[in-house]
Amino acid sequence: MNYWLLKTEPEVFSLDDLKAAGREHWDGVRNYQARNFIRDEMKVGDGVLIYHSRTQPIGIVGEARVASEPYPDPTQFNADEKYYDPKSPADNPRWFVVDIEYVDHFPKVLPLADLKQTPGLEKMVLTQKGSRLSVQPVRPDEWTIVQRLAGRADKA
DNA sequence: GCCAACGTTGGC
DNA sequence: GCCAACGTTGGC
Repeated sequence: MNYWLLKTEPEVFSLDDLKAAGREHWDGVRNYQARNFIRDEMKVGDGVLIYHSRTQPIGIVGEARVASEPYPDPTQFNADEKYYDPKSPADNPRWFVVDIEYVDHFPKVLPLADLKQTPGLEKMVLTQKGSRLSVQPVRPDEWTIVQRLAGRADKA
């Protein structure tokens, strides 16, 4: 079992939106490194941290889990979609999604500024300067620290 | 809203 | 295949 962190702008799609939907495909990833994690490594049941960017405060807001095998991102084939990619062949799709299932909100947001100060998270992709990766692997020890910070000893 | 960091595109 | 120009991300 692997752990991941997914970034989203809550103005576009928030953890509240995921809660309301229960389950949703995580579309619009248009970065090859992120694509490779989704397509090649994500498995049903993997743990997911949801991170809100470009808001106040920015930080990890809760938890979800991977709920499907990877499959081609339907938005890449639709010319009406923001994420339409005319260069993606239907017989060899360029972009992939997985379904993400809501688990819960953390009791409080874990702000990025705090995570950067937390011992053990120095190597976390999220805390690296200039890291824009929207789909990030999280190490098990980092997952444990984050759960503990969130006040959830049961999951840590 | 600014702009540094980063990724992608395309002319050559 | 280099790299300048351009576009995007996302903290601040």
